[in-house]
Amino acid sequence: MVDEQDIAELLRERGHRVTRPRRAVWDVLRRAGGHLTAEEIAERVHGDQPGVNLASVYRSLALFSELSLARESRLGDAEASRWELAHPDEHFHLVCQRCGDVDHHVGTVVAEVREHLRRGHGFLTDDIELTVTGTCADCIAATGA
Amino acid sequence: MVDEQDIAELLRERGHRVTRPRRAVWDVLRRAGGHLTAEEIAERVHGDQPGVNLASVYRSLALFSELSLARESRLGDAEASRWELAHPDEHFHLVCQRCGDVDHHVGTVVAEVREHLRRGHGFLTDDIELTVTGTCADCIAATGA
DNA sequence: GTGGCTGCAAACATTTTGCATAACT
DNA sequence: AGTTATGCAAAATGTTTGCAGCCAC
Repeated sequence: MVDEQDIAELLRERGHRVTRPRRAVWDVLRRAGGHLTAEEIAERVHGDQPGVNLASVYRSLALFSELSLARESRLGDAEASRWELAHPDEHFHLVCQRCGDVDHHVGTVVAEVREHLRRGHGFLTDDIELTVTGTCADCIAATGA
Repeated sequence: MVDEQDIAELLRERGHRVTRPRRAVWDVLRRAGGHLTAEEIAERVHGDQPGVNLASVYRSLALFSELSLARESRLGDAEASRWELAHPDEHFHLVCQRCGDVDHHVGTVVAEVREHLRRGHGFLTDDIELTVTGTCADCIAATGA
């Protein structure tokens, strides 16, 4: 994970300005650890910085995404996109339909798919989006089945 | 794949009426083999049935989805959802960024993930959405890299 | 000082909904 | 005949954009 104070540097390095909205959005993403909609991010940003507009949140997220600092995903049947900081290791999302919990699952699966496609099919993978919907162990235990 | 004349039966069996929009949407999905947006479906439906409204296309798709006859997916970065008939075997989508082609990849990967999650984590998978973006073999050959 | 970035409001694209009418069963 | 589904138009939702002014450099 990219460290806190790096954001200013990361932006400047690539010729982008370090602004209030960008810093605030970055902060929220770091604190939350992921899976927020743009609207949720805006809400939290407003705790510190009430003046920041939703459009700027979207623009910050788009920039972070372009710089590979954040990642957008469409979890399950959800209406809005959700955002998280770019994770160095490949992972996928486990969405529990019962409790709504979204888990990060880190493992070899994603890497295996990538390898399989390259070797077996000559397909050069750029990005893998894997979202699994179902019922988590806790909820199965709770409802007894 | 579900057979053509079945749609009337499938609907009636479950207490739904067999209507012009539903038949037309079903027909388009069958003929296309998948990956159409609601708008594209509406366009093609209009070839045969100009009177069918876009809202009815959406309502038909929602019904088919509920009956597990069709599946919605958000491919890659795309704006609109795309639809295809429910496929009996588990597959995932390979989207080429270069030529835009969307390939169905049938294999054991999806089943393996399901098994892995059940055994290793007690997670009962309901649905797996796997979308891989990258460059296909043809495009690599064409551009020489 | 200058150009990139912001806030605001308005536009956009996709999908959903209320309601009177049409049409399946 | 009864009631489900439709067409139409309008609303809702999520996201993007044009533009005048502001602020990081």
